Amino acid sequence: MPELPEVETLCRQLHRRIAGKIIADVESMDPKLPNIKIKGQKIIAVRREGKTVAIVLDDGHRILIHLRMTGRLLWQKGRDRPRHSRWLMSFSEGHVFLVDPRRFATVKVTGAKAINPDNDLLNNFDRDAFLNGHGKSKAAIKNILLNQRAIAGIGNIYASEILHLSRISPWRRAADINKTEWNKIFCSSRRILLGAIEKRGTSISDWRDLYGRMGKNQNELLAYGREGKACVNCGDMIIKSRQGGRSTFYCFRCQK
DNA sequence: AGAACCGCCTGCTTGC
DNA sequence: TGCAAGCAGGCGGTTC
Repeated sequence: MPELPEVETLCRQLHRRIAGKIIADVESMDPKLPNIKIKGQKIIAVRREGKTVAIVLDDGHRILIHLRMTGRLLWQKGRDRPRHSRWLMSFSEGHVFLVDPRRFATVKVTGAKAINPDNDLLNNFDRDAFLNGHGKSKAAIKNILLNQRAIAGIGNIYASEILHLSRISPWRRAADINKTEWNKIFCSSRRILLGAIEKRGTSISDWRDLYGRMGKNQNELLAYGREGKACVNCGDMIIKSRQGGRSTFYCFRCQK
């Protein structure tokens, strides 16, 4: 699933590809997605906002694309529609297809006012505000990491990886985590996310970059998807269990 | 406040 | 082989 590193990868590729270009056409192939009447607008920039792709136009509007579970953006020179194409933005040089088998992805246009969230770990993260808001919460740390209003960009795969690297149990209450451990979580988060960006994301099933290539971070995972395999820290077995309706992977022995 | 569940969706895997 | 059930889960919503 596209989380922060995957969306960051896409935004960087998309920015290089379409910034400064003029939109020739926009088309929706799915009644769930809006038919946007935007033509002749110039793309100023493509930026990531949490897990959202924000395409900034020269009139100040932004097109916000959220890929949810199985959404992908694909650049093609030709207009032949890939299977499961749901939405399309065309340029004289080629086309950006939104491909999404499960149709969870969303597209919307918002006004000029850009949101500048202070909860994105890689952009202006306000650690004090985060700890004031969530540091005393009784919720499990994994659920806090997955809460996009608390901290933007982390999804199920990287939450497991971050807690494994931090050696903190996903079941620990936020309120029971001390300052040293919070530091460990913040450091691990940056390390995991930046490392995954370098590898152009984690291609476990659906994820592909703008050019249809797999990422390489699936080879780096130490917790997610490794149930029954040995923990690289202590040799004990990685456990898979259910937390908040999703699977959680962790080491019972070394994640405290 | 927080946990648990649902609906949105479709493709893939599993079990009989 | 075939078909149905189960599973995957981000996010917004409701309920307990």
